[in-house]
Amino acid sequence: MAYVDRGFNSGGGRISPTSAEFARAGIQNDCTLRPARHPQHSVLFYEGDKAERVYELDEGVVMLFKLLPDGRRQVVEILNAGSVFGLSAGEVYDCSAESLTPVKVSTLDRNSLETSPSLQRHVTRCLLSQLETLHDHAVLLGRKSAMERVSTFLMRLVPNRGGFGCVGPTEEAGEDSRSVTLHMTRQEIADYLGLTIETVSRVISEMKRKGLICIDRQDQIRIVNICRVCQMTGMH
Amino acid sequence: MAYVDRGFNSGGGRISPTSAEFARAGIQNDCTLRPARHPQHSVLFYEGDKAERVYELDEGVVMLFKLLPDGRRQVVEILNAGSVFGLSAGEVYDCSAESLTPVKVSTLDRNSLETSPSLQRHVTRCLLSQLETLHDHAVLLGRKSAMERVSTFLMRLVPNRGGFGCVGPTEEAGEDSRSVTLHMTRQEIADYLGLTIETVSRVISEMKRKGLICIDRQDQIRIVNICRVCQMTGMH
DNA sequence: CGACGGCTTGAGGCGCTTCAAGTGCGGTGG
DNA sequence: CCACCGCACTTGAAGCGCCTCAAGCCGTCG
Repeated sequence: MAYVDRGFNSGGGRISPTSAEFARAGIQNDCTLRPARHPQHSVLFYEGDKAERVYELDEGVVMLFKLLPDGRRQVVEILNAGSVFGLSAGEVYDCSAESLTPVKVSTLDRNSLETSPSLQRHVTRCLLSQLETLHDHAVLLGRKSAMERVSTFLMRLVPNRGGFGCVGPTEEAGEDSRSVTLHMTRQEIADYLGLTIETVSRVISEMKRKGLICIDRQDQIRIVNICRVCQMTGMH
Repeated sequence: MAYVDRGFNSGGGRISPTSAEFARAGIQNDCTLRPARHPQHSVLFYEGDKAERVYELDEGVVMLFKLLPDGRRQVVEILNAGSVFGLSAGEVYDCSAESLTPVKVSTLDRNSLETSPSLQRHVTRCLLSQLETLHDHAVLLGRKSAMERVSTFLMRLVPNRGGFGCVGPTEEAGEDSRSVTLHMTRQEIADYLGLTIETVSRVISEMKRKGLICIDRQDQIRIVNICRVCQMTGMH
């Protein structure tokens, strides 16, 4: 489990007009704003680092994780574009952040956060959505079986399905299928779902055997029948 | 698992000068603020209810929980005085709230939240602290053994110990012990820690047998040697 | 081609759950 | 005052699901 060095200081260019919410909030102060790109598997910060900067993810996927001293890892959040992270209640980051894909992030000095009410609102909205996701994830980690965890994980990657606003199988006669990209290794999925890599692999194999999914590529899964997978999440 | 009816409409009195942060924030609008008391085991709202009001806990302890359709329950948060809850990213509450002790809560209309910047800051601070707690809890649920979970739970009830700012055993020669009140049944603890009631009971019995704790009353545990219990949390 | 890394598969073991009694304690009533 | 009841908790025995350890497989790259 060797993690890549933080690939920082890469291209501290000027803000692009279409990029961050940070920009939309009207904060364009030279020293506080630095949109930057980082390759896959860059560590943006480590748990315990001084929490001086706040991040907004403009493009790509980032995971937040925590380590126990004996090496056990728990991935606590998977963040998509639009998420704000790196905000801490204390002086230091409470978890580490690593990019799962190439990413584009904007950062902001922690102190300048409080200057903009519209930015405050945006941050609050992000935090609330993260809170709900973490509540759901607590249910997954505390109460679901391995099969339910993997099914829930896969359903999370299908937009507009599985939640309250589930649109159901599309009207079109025919299959209710969809291909999703994981952006994560089996080990990362295991550490997110509170399982071992072997269990994740076994469950995925079983779903394949049952005809619920097809493995197009290692990190590209075709869900053959979305409704059937959704039924296995424990939420129906 | 029968849950008590929501004992609402009890005493919608006027605000007391020493009570909520909501008040300190300068929001004293008659229709938006209603400090109220509720007995132990009152359900303040249910998952799925329209999220019209935001709560602040002035006194007592509240738990937030979610249920799966087959009855499995996960307690997702335990909240102490000062916490804000009932804020939702969507239209409805994402979990249910029940008092573990008699409580005093202030409520605020959801819409009036955005009017006060100082209140915004207070809410953000609360959300951040809840986020960190949920991160820690994800590690507990995903990666810790039963013994580690119970030890972590007990240490959470000891102020100033176990965290970064742990003061260590007090200088005073003698025992490093402390009595804590759980405010929860074994079933509630189990549903919080992602275990069964039997496992929680067995682990507590084993800790008692090892001389780590004494059971004063059912919900009152004396931690005989705090450092030794802390050592079992998996975080050292 | 061979080496490497990520993934899969198998066999066995352990930790927690399940199911089923048993215990202890506070409250009620004879 | 004590017998009885109910409820929460404890304890035991058996089973199962996931973990551990160990090979084996497969695609990629030098």
